[in-house]
Amino acid sequence: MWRMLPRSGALCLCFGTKREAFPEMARPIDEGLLAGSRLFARLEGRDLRRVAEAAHIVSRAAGAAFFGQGDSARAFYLLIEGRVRIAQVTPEGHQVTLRYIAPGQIFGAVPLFSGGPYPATALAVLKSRAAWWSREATRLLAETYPPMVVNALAIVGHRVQEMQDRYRELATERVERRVARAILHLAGARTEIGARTEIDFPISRQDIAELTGTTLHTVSRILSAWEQQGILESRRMHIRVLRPEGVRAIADDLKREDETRM
Amino acid sequence: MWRMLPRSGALCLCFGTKREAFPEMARPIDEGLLAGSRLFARLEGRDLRRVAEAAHIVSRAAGAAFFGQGDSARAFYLLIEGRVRIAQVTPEGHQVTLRYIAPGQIFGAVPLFSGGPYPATALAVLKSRAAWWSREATRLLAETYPPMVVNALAIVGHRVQEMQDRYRELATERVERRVARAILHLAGARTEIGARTEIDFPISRQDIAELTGTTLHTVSRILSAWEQQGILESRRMHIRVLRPEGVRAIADDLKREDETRM
DNA sequence: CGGTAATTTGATCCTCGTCAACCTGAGTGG
DNA sequence: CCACTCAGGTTGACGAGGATCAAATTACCG
Repeated sequence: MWRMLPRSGALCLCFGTKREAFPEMARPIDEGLLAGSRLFARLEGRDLRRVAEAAHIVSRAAGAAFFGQGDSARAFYLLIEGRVRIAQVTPEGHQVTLRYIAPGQIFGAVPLFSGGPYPATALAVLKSRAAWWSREATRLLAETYPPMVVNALAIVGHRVQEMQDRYRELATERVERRVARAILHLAGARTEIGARTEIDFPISRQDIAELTGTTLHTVSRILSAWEQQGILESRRMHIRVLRPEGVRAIADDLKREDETRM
Repeated sequence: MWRMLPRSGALCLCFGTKREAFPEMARPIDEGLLAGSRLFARLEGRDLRRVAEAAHIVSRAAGAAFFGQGDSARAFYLLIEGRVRIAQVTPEGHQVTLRYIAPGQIFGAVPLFSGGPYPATALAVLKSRAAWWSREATRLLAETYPPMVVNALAIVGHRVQEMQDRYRELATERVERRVARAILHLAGARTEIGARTEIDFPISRQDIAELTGTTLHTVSRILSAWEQQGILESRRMHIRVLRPEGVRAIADDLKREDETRM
C-alpha cells in the first residue's frame, strides 16, 4: 500500500538539512496579487500596502519543501506561482495527500492559530514562489485588521467542509468514482461536451493514488480503461481529459447506460 | 453498506415539519458555562455577561434535530448538556457521522462564516440543551469582541486537523484499528491498566459503524471478539471498556505479542 | 408477553490491495 | 549517438479484508 520509503529519501533532504534559512528580505510584493486572495478581501489600498510590506518572499525548486510535518509553525504562506502539495506521512510510512495549493491560496496557516507544529508537509510540485508572514507579523496583522481574521475563518471553514466531503466520499464511494472526482477537480474541468482540459502540472499515478486513498496500480488500471474508452489520454506525469462529460458521468455514478445499451 | 433509509424516516420528521420555531427567549444563561468554553476564553466578566444576554436557549428530546443538512444557517450553538451527533447523508442515503459534540463544544458555526447552508445534520443523542446565537448576533459579537474571532479560528483550525487525521486513518488503516480509536475517543479513556471506562451515552453498533466508515456487521464481529477476550463488555446501546490498555494496543497496532507468545 | 429494534453469526461474493514481472521513455554519460 | 539507468507505468495472478445477503437470537419496552 502507498508509496513507501523510496520518495522519502528525497523528502528527508528537504525536511531538515537542505532547506536554506529563510531569506529575510522584506521587499514589497505585488499588491494586485494580494488583493486577489480571499484572505485580504475588503482591505483598503493603504492597508493592503502595509500588509505587503510585512511580507517576505521565498522560492522553492520542484520537489523541495516549504515546511515539513512536525516543524514548528513559524509562518503562513500565500502561493504566488507554482503548485504545492500538502501531504501527511503516517508512522508506518504511508503517504496521504491532503490537498493541492494553487496560486492565490494560503497554506500553513492553521497551526499558527490552533497551535502545535505543522501537521503536514508542503512540497513544491513545480518551481514555486510564495509570500510568507511570520507568526509575529501574523498576530500583528490580525490585531490591526480584524476583518482579516474573519476572512481567515471563512477560508478555514471552507477547508473543514472540503475535508468533511472528502471523508464522506472515502467512506462511502468506490475508487473509480473518487479518482474521477479528483481528476475533474485537478483539471478544473468544465463539463461542456468536447471541452477538453488537462492537468497543468506534472502528476503521477502515485500522486493520484495518494490523493484518492488507493494504490498506484488501481489508478493505473482505471486510467488505462478510460484511455481505451477515449475519455482521456495520458503521457507520463501528464493527463489530458478528452471528454469531461465522460469523467463527470463516472464521478456522479450515472449508471452509464451507453455501455450496457443493446 | 450503511444504515439505509430506516432511520431516515425519523430524520425527515425532524428536518422540516416537526421542529418547532425557535423559542425567542433571551433570558440570561449561566456564565460559568460560557467561561468554560474555548470560544469565550480571555473575555472579561462584563463582556461575558453581555454575550450571555445575547444567547437563547433551546432543548431537544433524544432523537430530535437542532438543524438539518441543507437548512439555511441561522445560528450557531453551544451545547450545555446532553450529546449531539453531527452526521451527513449522501444522495444515495448512506450516513456518515462526522463527530460527536460534548457539553461546552460549539457546533453549526462553520457555515455562519464560510457561507452556504448547514452541511450536516445535528441530532440530539440524549435529551440536550444548547445556547444559540443568531447570525446577526454572531456578527455583532464578532465585531465587538475581536478576540472571539481568533478563538473561533483556533477551534475551527483544530477541527481541520481532526478531520485530516481521520481522513488519513480512513485511507490507511484497517477497520479494527479505527474502531479501537473511536471507542477510546468516545470513552475518553485513560489508558492506565485496570482503569475501566465506559461510553456515557447510548450508542449502537450502527453508530460506531457510521463513525468509522464500516458496517454494523463488521463492528458487531469486532466487539464480539473483544468481549470474548475480556477487553470490554457491552449491553445493547452500551459499551464498557474493561481493559483500556487492550484497546489502546489495537489502536496503536502493537503486534499483540501476548496473543502469539509461546 | 407480544412486538420491535439491536445484535449476532454464518455463508458468500467482490473490490481492491498485494506481489511480481515486465515495459517504456527520458535522461545521462561515455 | 548509443548503451545504460531508472523512475514511471502497465498488466496479470492471487488472495484477503470486509461488504452483502440472510436468518436467527436477544434485549428492552410498553
